[in-house]
Amino acid sequence: MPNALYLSIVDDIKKKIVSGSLKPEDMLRSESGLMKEYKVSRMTIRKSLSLLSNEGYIYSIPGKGNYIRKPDSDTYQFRFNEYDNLVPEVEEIKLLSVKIERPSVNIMQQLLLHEEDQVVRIERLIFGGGEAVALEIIYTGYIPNMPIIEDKLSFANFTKAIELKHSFSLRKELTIKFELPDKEIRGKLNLKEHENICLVSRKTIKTDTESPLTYSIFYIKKDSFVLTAKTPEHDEGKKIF
Amino acid sequence: MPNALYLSIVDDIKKKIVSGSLKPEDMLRSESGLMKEYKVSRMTIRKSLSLLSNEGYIYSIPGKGNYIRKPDSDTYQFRFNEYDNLVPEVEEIKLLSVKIERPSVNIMQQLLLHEEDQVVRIERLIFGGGEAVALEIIYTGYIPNMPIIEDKLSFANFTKAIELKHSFSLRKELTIKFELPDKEIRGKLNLKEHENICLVSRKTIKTDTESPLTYSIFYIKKDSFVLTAKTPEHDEGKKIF
DNA sequence: TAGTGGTCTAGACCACTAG
DNA sequence: TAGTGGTCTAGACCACTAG
Repeated sequence: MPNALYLSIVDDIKKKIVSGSLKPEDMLRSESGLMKEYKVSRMTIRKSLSLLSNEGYIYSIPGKGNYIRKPDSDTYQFRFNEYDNLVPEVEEIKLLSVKIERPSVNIMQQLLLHEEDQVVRIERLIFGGGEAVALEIIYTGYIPNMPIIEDKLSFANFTKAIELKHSFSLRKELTIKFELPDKEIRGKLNLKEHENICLVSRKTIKTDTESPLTYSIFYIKKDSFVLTAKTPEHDEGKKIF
Repeated sequence: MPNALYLSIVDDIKKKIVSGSLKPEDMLRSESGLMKEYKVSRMTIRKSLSLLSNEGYIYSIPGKGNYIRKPDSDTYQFRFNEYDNLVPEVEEIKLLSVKIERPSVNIMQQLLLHEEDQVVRIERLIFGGGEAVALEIIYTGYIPNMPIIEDKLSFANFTKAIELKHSFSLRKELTIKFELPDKEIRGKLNLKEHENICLVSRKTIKTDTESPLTYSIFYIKKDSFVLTAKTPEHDEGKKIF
């Protein structure tokens, strides 16, 4: 089907892997062997092998050969942000407060701050289906004499604005738990006495210095939270970003 | 630092992207331009660009040029299986029952079965920290006169055994929700009356035929469930599998 | 020592884009 | 029509592996 030589070679080798005639840890024929088999130049073979390697099918050991890789089938992917994951759909985000305050012990640890540091604390209520479904609290280090906060708040998505500046040197970490919220949270989301809540915390970290930029906590009503994840298709390996 | 020419070119272009002197949607110099700039052959430039493309930094439009890609910073990765995600650590898995039965409506839909079909239903209790922390129910289509069930059950991980045969043509989907369990589940996990539970359902699907192979439901005590996910490092793009 | 994969060159022809 | 990226060749030298 594909008209590029290297693609038809990739297809042929994939078929052998999927059908099981090549198994994990098996060695492929050598590159010169494959050159003879497919009657193409070395660079064409190497282009095919490079693609198979990128898609996770093979790996190579210099001086020895190319080997079939055992797929890691327990790694899942999903998307998460303020807007796309809640049920029902987000209709409105209401800014409750913006404060500059001393960080709590937890926030100090998360953002690697000292006692004398200050943080910006932004609280927003997220509405969907006519009621409040989530409370979002964003913390970020406060740098005195740099009053950019007001500008940033005009963005619909606050953290996105901060991220834009560092988009290529940023990592985000997410944890998802279920907890019993405290009284204050319960009041803001109209929860019943013993109603559990889904707690998603997110940290953005500058990868070059490993320093945390923002720390956000989402308190999401349990019925509004569904997460769907899937293992990436092999062909999608490179399309993650 | 790297002694390969193409790697030093990759590093140089990455620096320009991370520092911001090349922004998303900007066009790179043409390949012939880069050949002159770095004084290397076209294949070396193309090797560099291929790496940058695999790591998600650039994309190309044939006939036009190579462009900086805007990173998708909302895609997270995590690992999930029976053993690695529970808190405290899994100590024992106890087989409760193996039955062959008519599928419920839900299971029929999930496994794309008909009313006259039968399913194998395996129930296991997962222990950690001295108590039952999760209940796992696995469903898979029953093929009469193919009594491989007993063999499979000798594996510690039942679904892994089924997956092995299809490892290169398999996709898995996971959904995570919080729910109030029914009386039966509550009894098996010693839950209180109104105690919510984390419900993780997993489906394995053959990608070539898009047919479901297994459907599993994990009822996990809420305190035993923590999920940690992170955005992949750009350099890890190809190491997912 | 023979064979392996890794890097790199200098060339060629192609389809496509855009003025 | 000139320029772009995509494919492919035939060669070269290298470090490494394993008998």
